[in-house]
This record gives sequence, C-alpha cells and structure tokens, in this order.
Amino acid sequence: MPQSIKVAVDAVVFGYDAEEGVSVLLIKRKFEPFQKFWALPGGLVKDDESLEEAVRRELKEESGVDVTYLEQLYSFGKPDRDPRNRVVSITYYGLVRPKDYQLSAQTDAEDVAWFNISRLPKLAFDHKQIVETAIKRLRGKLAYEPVGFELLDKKFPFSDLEKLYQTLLATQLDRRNFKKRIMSYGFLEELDENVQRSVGRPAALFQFNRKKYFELKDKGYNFDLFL
Amino acid sequence: MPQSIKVAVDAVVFGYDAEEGVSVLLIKRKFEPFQKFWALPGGLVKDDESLEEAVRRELKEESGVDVTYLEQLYSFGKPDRDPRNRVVSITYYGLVRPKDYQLSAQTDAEDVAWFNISRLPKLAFDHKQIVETAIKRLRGKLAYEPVGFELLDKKFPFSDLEKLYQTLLATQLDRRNFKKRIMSYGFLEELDENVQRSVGRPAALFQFNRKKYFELKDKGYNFDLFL
DNA sequence: CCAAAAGTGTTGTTGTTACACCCATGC
DNA sequence: GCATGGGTGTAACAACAACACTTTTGG
Repeated sequence: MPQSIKVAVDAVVFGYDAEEGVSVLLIKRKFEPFQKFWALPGGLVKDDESLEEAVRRELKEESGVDVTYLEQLYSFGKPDRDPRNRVVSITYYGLVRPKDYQLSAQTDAEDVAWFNISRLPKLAFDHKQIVETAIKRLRGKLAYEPVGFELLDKKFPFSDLEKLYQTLLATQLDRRNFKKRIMSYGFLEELDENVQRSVGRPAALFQFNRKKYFELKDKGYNFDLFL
Repeated sequence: MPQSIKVAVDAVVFGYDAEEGVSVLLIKRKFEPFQKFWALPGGLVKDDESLEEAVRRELKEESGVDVTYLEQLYSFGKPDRDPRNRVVSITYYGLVRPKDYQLSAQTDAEDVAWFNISRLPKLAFDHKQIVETAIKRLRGKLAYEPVGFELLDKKFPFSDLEKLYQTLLATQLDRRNFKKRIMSYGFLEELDENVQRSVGRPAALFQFNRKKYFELKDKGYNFDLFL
C-alpha cells in the first residue's frame, strides 16, 4: 500500500509594535474543515517548489505579506492532526514590522488580521500548539541574538528596543544596564536625529548596523543577551 | 494535479566512547539509488504512525538500535534531494552508548556500523548535510545542557565527562574549573566506589541524578555550560 | 511649573579564570 | 622509583546588578 500523506507548510509571522506589543498574523478560513476559524497562513507544498518557497507563496497569497526573515521552526505530523487526511506540516516562523504591510485576504482566506499573542482566538487544527512552539523559540532566540533588526523601524528610539525586550521576555530591565550591554556590542549606532512621540523629552534615534552585526556573528561572537 | 510528495524520516544517532570519540550510526544501502553507499537509517513514514514512531521503527529495523533520547532536528525538502521522486525528510537526532547495542543490519540495510565523525565515508543523498546540521545542534545543546546523561555509562569517572566535553567542543578545559562548575549544579553525585582503567590512580565514580536534574530544569534553571 | 519620558556613572558583589603541586596505583 | 592519570584551593580580575537624579520638551 503506497503512502498517502500530504505535505503542508504553515507560518507563524510575528509583528511588533510599541503600543500593540507582539502579535501574530492569522487568516480566517473560508472553507471546511474549521470554516470561519482563525488559522495560520499555510497550505500544501507544490511538487516542484522548495519548502521555503511554498511558505512564502502561501503567505503572499493568503495575506499579502512578504516576509524577509524566515526560519524553520518544527514539523508536526501526528496522524490525526487534520480530520480529512494525514498531513505533515513543516512550520516556519518569521518576523516583520506590521506597518510595512497592507493586509489583503485572498484565495482560501476570508479575512486576515494581527492578533496580540496574549489575546489569541481559538485556532484551527493544532495551530495553537504551533504558535506556542514559535513563541518559545522567539524568546529563546531573543536571548542570544538581537531580533530587533526585523521588528523595529529602520530608525528607532532606544526605548523601543527596551520595550520590545521587556514585552517579549515579560520582565523589567534596568535601562542603564541594558543600554550599556547593547551598545558594547557595537552593532547599534546613534544618529544625529531626534524624534518626539507624544509628550516628554525627544529621543535620539538609533539604527542597526547590519554589516557590523554579521561580521561579529561570522567571527563566532556570542551575543549573550540573557538578562 | 494532486500532490505527490513522499514523507520520510532519517536519524542521526550519536554514540560516544572514551577511546573512539564521537561517532554516528550508518547503514550500507542494499538497493538503488545509492546502492552500497553509506546512509543514515531511515525510511518512509507509514500512514498510521507518528513521525517519532517511524524513526524508532526504522532504526530498530535497519540497525537493531533502540534509542532512548531522540529529538527532532530539521526537515529537508529540496525538490531534487532524492533522484526517484520528491521526498521530504523529517530528521531526528539521538544519543546512545554504543556499547549498549549489538548492531544488526536488516531490511534495506546490508551492513551497519559506527563511524567517527571526523572520518565519515561518502554519504547517500544529502545525508552529509544532515549529519553536519546534527553535529552543530549537538554542540549547541551541549553548551547549555549536560548531554552526558545519555552518552556515558551509568557510573563513570569524572574524567570521562571531561573528555566528552573536550572532544565535542574541540577545546581544552581546566579540570578544576570544569569540575567546580558541574558540581555546583548538584545533579551529579559522587559514589563511594573507585575504578581503575589501565594505569594511574583509581578514579572515584560519579552518576547523574536525573530527578534532581529535571527538577532544576523544570524550575527554568539555566545550565550555562558555555566554557 | 508640572508631567512625562529620555538620558546618564559609580560602586559593591559575584562569578570566572588562571594556575601547580600532591596522591594512589601498576609495573 | 617512575610513569600515569586523579585529585585539590586560592587569588586576581572581569562582569553584572543595583541604584536616583537631571534634562528636555509640551501643555
């Protein structure tokens, strides 16, 4: 008896916003099973595309999002995770700035939206588990790599980075110690520009220096951001 | 056009031995493609078994090894990784004590053997890449968790643990500092027994206290073994 | 002048590294 | 008695954590 397992990909795309915190991109399913449930963007892999191509295609099709940073997360394959037939899903997670995209639901998606990770709706299939796995991984990654690159604007006040870390790690940080540590790596540069959002003293803007970052990383430098 | 992708699992099983160092379990393929090439144990997933069940079954069938510690590694799915048809492989890695097993080649394996990771033969498919990924992961894991559990005998002299780390991390360790650190976690206990292997002063035996280890781990304790 | 957020150094404590000699055994 | 591997403590240094007041703006 030949094997009859389908191969799918699903994506957990994280977005960050200083006011909203961390959110995940979800689509509302147009068809059964789990019609009208929220679910992760994803779908079956085509015979001639790679796994990563498949995720990017599905993301674009269903939500209109083109993600730059994308990494494989885990593969889920319990025999009964899809009620129709057996589907093994290779999942990926990505990071974007929500403001960079205009969401647009298409193909099997009736709707698309960002959901704060602390206020997720009921999800289709085993997608809750997938999202939880992704959050754990994101936290882990954050601890030894400056994920802010992908989640913050090109130029941002230092307090944005601080808030991002505090939100993701669910902890308080000492502003001075945090800044000292981040600046000591040398991949973050201060600009001669200020910005003021609402009240208070205007803040200096910073930007990541990707070149320096990758130089350090390639040298095997360890960004120990355990805080 | 329906999807026609097969789902396989492959396992990178590591063994450690104080004299031999770190080795990987390989099988010699009985059939085409890559007939008589060495390859990772693995094969197609059956419709009604989970991915992990599939790996364990294939491992047992092809090599006679029953692995206790097993973790998902990565999924490989480039369209051309198998010359016959498209196969997505979900790979796992495991750790065992080679001496615990009597190898026995069966089903599609003509032979089974341990190969030192620095003297690997030419491998079938993209298995070289898979092994490299697994070695990287093992090194990473070693840095924050005491992998010795699975790779050393129940009771072992402290120098075995030291050698294991030095081998895997390819670095020299200061005996006193290493012991201080390991002992400070409290999951390793010294026994009232000595052993003498070849010449030299007899060594005290140690054993892992799994209970204490998992207690600490569950409390979110961080084993920072970066050395 | 008050509220709000940004900015800025120092000190005590803790953890990490470097380092060298004695011990128990077999041959 | 010598070769082999096992066992042990301390001191200098570096890293980290704790901590509070001043500055700039808008209203």
